[in-house]
Amino acid sequence: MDLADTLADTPQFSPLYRQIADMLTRSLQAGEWQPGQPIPSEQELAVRYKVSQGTVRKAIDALASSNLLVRRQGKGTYVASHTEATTQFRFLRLTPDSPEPLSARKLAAPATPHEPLARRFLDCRRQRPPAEVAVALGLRGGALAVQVRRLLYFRERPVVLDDLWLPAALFKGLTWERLAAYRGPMYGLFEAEFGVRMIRAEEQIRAVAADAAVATLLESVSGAPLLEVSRIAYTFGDRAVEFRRGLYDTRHHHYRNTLG
Amino acid sequence: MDLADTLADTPQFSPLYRQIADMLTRSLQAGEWQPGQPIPSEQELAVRYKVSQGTVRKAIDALASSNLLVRRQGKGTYVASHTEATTQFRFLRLTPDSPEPLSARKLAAPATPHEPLARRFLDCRRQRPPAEVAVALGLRGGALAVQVRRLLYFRERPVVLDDLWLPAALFKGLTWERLAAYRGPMYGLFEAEFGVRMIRAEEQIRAVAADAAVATLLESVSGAPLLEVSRIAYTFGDRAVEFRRGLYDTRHHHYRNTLG
DNA sequence: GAGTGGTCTAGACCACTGA
DNA sequence: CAGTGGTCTAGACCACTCG
Repeated sequence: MDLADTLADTPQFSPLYRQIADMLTRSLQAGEWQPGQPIPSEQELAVRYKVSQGTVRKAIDALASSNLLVRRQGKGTYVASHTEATTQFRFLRLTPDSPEPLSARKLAAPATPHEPLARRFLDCRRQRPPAEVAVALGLRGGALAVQVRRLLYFRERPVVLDDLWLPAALFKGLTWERLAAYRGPMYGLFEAEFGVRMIRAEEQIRAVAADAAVATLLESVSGAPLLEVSRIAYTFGDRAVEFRRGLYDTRHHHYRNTLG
Repeated sequence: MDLADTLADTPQFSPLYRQIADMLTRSLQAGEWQPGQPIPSEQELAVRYKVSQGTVRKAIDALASSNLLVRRQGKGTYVASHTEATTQFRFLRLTPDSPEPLSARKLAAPATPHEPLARRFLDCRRQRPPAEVAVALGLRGGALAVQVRRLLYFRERPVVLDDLWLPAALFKGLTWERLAAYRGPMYGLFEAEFGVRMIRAEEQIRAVAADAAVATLLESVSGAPLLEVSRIAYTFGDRAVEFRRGLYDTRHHHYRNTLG
């Protein structure tokens, strides 16, 4: 084994379609095509990049399966957007319990698992983040963060208490008023007004006991078991841009997950 | 709109590669190729089904992405198996907390998230299942189920208490002794000795308080918050073959999930 | 009917594995 | 080296959408 081998244990072979996919990703990141808008047709892109349509196709397949693009047969390929109904609950896995037992609802309409949730914003302020948050977001020195706290309601009852932190540098002008005024999911606001697109997220889930303050906000009792969901959300280039800690009241809701 | 339209709101167009994928699935279900063994090469299958290699390829792609097959470049395509190290933790999402904060472990070795877990089986008995379980498993009349209870240990401490139910008709001869004697994951045993392959599962997660009996088993205290993970696991044809309720002690572990 | 994505083919060549 | 999966091409045709 020589030096070259040692340096190159990451294989540097990259197929054409991967390179095309990377170029498309850069165009998306640069905003060449906007969320909700169509990108050029496969044929056009094949000409632009001087490859066959099949290769462009495979590149688009890759981006579509990471939810960056959405294909619509007969119409075109569109830039994915958090403001669309279909993408609504991609990042919120809490679902109301069905009156029926665990299975048996196979034939029920799985289309809209929720009715729209009401929200109430408690705080929105800039401050120095705790060390854990600074590390998670890669904030150095005294870089500020925006802290947002909010409640989510289902049928007039509080179910989720979220406490989230964003790099202040990326969210200049984010205020309580703008949060409260926006209709639709928060990630839609981030995408539309700050150009920050959440691509994927990692969650860690545990059970904790409600303290007095939390119990009051969730209309529960001190010591009640809650789901604690810690999330780091990433944008292009695996850059962490949100740290979030959610407390879920699971007396009438559950977190759903599919193991493939 | 005529009658044909009314009956056929499910589009009945099925591309060739889908039909091939379905035939391959039936062969897998019938045991024509065994877990861990290679299936015929793409070229052979193309000849057998009288289609091009590209079409076989697309069919295999579909099955590989649902974890039924595993591709190995230069070697062949293999039937996925629960007895292999790579598939080990596909269905167990509980991970020990890392000493570092939530992120920052990006560069750490993500290969083996766990050391092997010790197990202790508490029960294995046949009996009439509770209504909820019977519904979930589609058991009719007085059909029996096998109930298994077990503890999972990490570093000598109990962390998971599982209570699971299986259709007795599919697991004839499953005994405490066989469970205790088997090395490796339980789904490996089910696959190897009963021909039951778990393909996918749905989980519902909530936070609950430990009762006295559970607290004793998990070496915790009554009222301590625990993660309750309810699972229904499915085999070929979306047939439910396992109902499981797990209680996880998350004082030093967490359930991890990726949102894509 | 024109334009889009979706399928299928046939053939060439590349990257990887193991004897 | 032969055999496998992985990539790429060029071209034909199909299914879907919309004006």
